[in-house]
Amino acid sequence: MALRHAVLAALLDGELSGYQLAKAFDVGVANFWYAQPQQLYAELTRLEQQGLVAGREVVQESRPNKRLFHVTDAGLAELEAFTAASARPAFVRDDLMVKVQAADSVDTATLIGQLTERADIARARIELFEALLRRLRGDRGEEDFLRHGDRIGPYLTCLRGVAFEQENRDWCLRTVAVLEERRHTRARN
Amino acid sequence: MALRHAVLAALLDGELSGYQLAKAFDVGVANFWYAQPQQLYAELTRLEQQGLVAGREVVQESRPNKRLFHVTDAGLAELEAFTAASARPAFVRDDLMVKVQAADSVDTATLIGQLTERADIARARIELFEALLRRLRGDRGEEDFLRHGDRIGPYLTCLRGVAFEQENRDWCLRTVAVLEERRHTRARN
DNA sequence: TCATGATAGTCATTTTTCTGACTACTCACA
DNA sequence: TGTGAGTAGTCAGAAAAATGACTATCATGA
Repeated sequence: MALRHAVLAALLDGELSGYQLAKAFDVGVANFWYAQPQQLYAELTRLEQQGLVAGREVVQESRPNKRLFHVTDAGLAELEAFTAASARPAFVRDDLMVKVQAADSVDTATLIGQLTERADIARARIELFEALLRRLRGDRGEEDFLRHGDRIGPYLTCLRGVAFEQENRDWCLRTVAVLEERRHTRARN
Repeated sequence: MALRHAVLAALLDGELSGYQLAKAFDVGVANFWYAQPQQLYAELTRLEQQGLVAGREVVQESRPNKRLFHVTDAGLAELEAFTAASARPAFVRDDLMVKVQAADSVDTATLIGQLTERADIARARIELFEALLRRLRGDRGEEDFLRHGDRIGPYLTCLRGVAFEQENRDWCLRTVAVLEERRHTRARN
């Protein structure tokens, strides 16, 4: 049960509706989880039943009403317990990795296309995350913010998001370069 | 269906038994997938039924018999189709990220412990992967190997494994440093 | 006025992944 | 002589994640 805790952690930033939460998770909350809207609505329902989050109806004009959720004390306790428990190892699960593993037996042209596309996506996400970082730290410098800010959790995970995407981009480009060189070399023979 | 293709890609390296495959996946095949033995045996059975892999019984003395599997032509075609299809976005799914996201609301001592432990694991994995890289490229230099080697898929994914774990380790250490500094600062107030 | 897109959400089902509990044989070591 | 570790694999079932198909309302522009 992991999405569960990801939702709790995300809700620490303040009240969110299922829809807003879905937006955040769709981008991948600073790359730390990813989920479909339906999963989030379902999870929120479960969390509410168990008293780990509480929702309140907000009546809106000019758009559908919504329910804003916040983490309860029981929810905080749950997060605390989760943090104390041992974490399972991190892993990247990336279709592209599987494809590259098979690169020697498979058409490289499409692979190169996908790697290039992925590099572009990574670039876009880096910018997104960096904008988020700037917003989070406000007018303070990073060091100052990390020392004295009062909500650094999202900042730290976002830092990792940036690092991950940079690595992602660099690896894609490097791999493209290698595959391309080999294509030319083979074409000549 | 993703484990499926990860298994196919892993079997390209040569015939493997379910048990050997499990060994590889337990480490996380160069970090590109991770799975339990039972999952792999199940997946191999399915793949065999569908004719994507074929197994042959190897009678052994002094230890139980085993079945070695290899990818069939149909399996190669399947991998080809998979490569052509669009990949879903990569994501890191890491309990530790969730915990750090909640760092402001949660006991930091245990968190620091876990981050430190994770950094050690990352260090160990880096060494493992680097040894694997050396083994794969033999006595050639990296550039030379990537240009002219005939099985570079695993090498490329392994490169990513190293980069990922380095980033992992650095982020853990950085986060520990930040959290520790804040503990001291707060203790003084 | 009609279509599109954003907001806000639900229901049901399938697919995929993970876990626990087993069987069996051999070797080495105490 | 039996206990643990390594090799090799199976079965059943639970938990988690993903998908497809829906319902509404409002605003905006063509």
